[in-house]
Amino acid sequence: MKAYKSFCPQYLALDVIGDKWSLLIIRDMMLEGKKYFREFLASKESIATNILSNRLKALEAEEIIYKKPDPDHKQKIVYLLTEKGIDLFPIIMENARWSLKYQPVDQNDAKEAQAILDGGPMKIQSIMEYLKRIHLDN
Amino acid sequence: MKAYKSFCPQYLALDVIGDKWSLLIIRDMMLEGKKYFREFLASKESIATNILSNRLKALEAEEIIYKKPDPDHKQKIVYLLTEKGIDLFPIIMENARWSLKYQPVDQNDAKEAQAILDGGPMKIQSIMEYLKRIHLDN
DNA sequence: AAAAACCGATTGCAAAATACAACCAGTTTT
DNA sequence: AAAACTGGTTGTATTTTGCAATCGGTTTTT
Repeated sequence: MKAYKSFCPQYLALDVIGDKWSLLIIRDMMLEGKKYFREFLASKESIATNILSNRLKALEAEEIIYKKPDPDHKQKIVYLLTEKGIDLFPIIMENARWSLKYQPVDQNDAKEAQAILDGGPMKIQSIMEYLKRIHLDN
Repeated sequence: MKAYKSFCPQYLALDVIGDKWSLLIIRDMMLEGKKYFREFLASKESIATNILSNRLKALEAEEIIYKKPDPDHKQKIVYLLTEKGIDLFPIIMENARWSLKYQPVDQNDAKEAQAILDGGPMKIQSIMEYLKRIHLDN
């Protein structure tokens, strides 16, 4: 059992995603289709192997992601999102909306994000349903 | 000038709010009307004075908040939100929505958050306009 | 079959962020 | 005049993050 400092919604969310790396890994899973350790390692922000390893373990412990062996490659491990993880997508998009308004976002990234936001809530929902089809094993 | 690792929307948002404390301070400003150092200090999660001091400085440097002397008390300092800060409210509400679904949120906090979420985007917008009237000096 | 490259990591060490407790000078209240 | 309150700072300990090298096992290339 975990010793929470409070049971406020904000605190309980930050307890899981309140760090510099977790949402970037989830971003790569959602928006770039990454699923292997080495793919995450090659992110724009160049995460270190030990930190990536730690974050993946923490996200797995929180049931944001889960892993399974790659059927085609005995050594590879496939990292996939749970429903709890996929439901972080609206947070990611609100982060993006805020950054587009106030931060020096790269123009290509901005166009991609703006395209989703222009689609409104329905666009976000359809992306989440797409992610569920790919990540959840039914 | 700041040395960013990337110019991705997620990274640029996490650069500002990707820590355990910043959003909790902003939550207290938005939802509990706190504006003094000692009020933030008395948060549910009991932040330390030096960390609070650091976070307030960082948030001020990012122009999320600003401060001004209290007109009625020479020693007091009033901390207020900028528009950039008030625009973080949708992120806070998406965090809350996610926590309500997946985390062991306190029942009273849950009711308060749920009431806002049930009001839909218009409710969120009206709270933001209320915050603008209180925090922005026009 | 041997060598090289690739797989998800772990280990050791340095640096930075966070946490705790004590304290401080100036201001206001008692 | 004393006590309590204001927004902090300082020192120290612990935890988290960052960097570089390395590892045993697997797959691919030669």
